[in-house]
Amino acid sequence: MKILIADDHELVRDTLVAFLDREADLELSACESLDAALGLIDKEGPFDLVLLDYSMPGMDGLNGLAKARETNDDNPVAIISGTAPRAVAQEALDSGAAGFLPKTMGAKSLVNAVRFMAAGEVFAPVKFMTEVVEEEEHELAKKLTERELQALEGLCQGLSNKEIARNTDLQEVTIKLHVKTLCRKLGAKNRTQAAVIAKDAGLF
Amino acid sequence: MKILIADDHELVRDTLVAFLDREADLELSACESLDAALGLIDKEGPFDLVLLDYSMPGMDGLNGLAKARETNDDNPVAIISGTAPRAVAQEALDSGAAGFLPKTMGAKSLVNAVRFMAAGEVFAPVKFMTEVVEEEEHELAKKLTERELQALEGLCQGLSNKEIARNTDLQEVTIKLHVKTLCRKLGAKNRTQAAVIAKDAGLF
DNA sequence: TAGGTAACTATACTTTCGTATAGCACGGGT
DNA sequence: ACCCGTGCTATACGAAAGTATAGTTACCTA
Repeated sequence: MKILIADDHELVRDTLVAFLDREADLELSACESLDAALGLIDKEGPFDLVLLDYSMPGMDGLNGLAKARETNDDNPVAIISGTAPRAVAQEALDSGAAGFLPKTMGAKSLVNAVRFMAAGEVFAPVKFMTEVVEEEEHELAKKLTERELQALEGLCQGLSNKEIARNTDLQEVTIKLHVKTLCRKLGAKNRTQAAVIAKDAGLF
Repeated sequence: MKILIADDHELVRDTLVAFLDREADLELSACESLDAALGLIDKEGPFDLVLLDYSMPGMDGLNGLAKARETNDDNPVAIISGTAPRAVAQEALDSGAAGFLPKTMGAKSLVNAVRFMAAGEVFAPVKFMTEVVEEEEHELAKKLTERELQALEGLCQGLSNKEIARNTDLQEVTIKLHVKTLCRKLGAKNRTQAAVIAKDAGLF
């Protein structure tokens, strides 16, 4: 069974290959970027499964997924990531990924997941997907009200108060209020710092 | 030789352990957080080398490094990270880390580095440390002038134009100009979006 | 039922941001 | 010598952000 692993972290890539290589029937290839992956797929024929790191040169979000699927004759292509927000997992599956593997999953599960996906099934770790609700609320979010979260999301997109107001069907002044209280709760002195803090916390 | 690996990404941790375990003289332990690491160090005596993931529950930047060093009787403790900015590497070494291992390094080098550090030497990958100058300039930074980068750094700290002006000994209007051109180059429509884009690109 | 909290709106004001236009200094390139 | 790009400063104005105060609803709890 031919597997291709593409990850720009050589350490992760090497150990991953070494680990999976102990399975007798798995034939492994590896590379460090999307372009290299596309080249390998072209040269060494379609793979039974391709694992793409989400944050890797050339990926450009999930655009790389589509390219890889196309090049690989629509054979299974999965996304693997250690930092991607939970929403990305769902988005990846919706975009036709054969699965989403968080780096927080166990290595034993990995072998099963790989066989599962290579067989054409779609794999998603239930634990990771269901933790969304609670985990997303954790971090900083639990300190904010729903409205303040909506405002914060707007801030992270660089929207003006007026634009956020339109999106939420509220008045601009109300958004100003939410932004103000939200900044106080986050310890930010203005909207820009609030957006950066939210980003650092992994929200949005 | 007793080695402890602490990383919250189970997949990375498992494969790393499996890889190093092939070395006959290495006795490996692993856990998923700083607290767990401190507990293991207490319970199973000092380790010859402790590897701490930089972004792991309880780490709090480099504060976790000091705690681990203290608990481990000042035996070697190294930082391992896939995403930490280059400046962190230097800071870690200055804070008494036995080394800094980027996840972009090869797995073969890892074995050597581990033995090196366990022997009391300080390890830092030259390639990674010297790439700083060029790699930091890559990404988006290469499109910006030095002044614009200074302004962008201020934005990411949530500073006002006036504050950035003070820090750089320039006039506020000049900062406004830089912010404006910087936003245009980044495709941002305001300072907040520019800061978020910079954050997403891994700058600062 | 009273009190507290969150949400929303309103008015009014100051500060900051964003934009435009213009001028000056400096260094590289023709 | 000249032009041109870059960086810096200046003035000015409209837009947006941030602050303050006040009042209304609604829901939850004591």
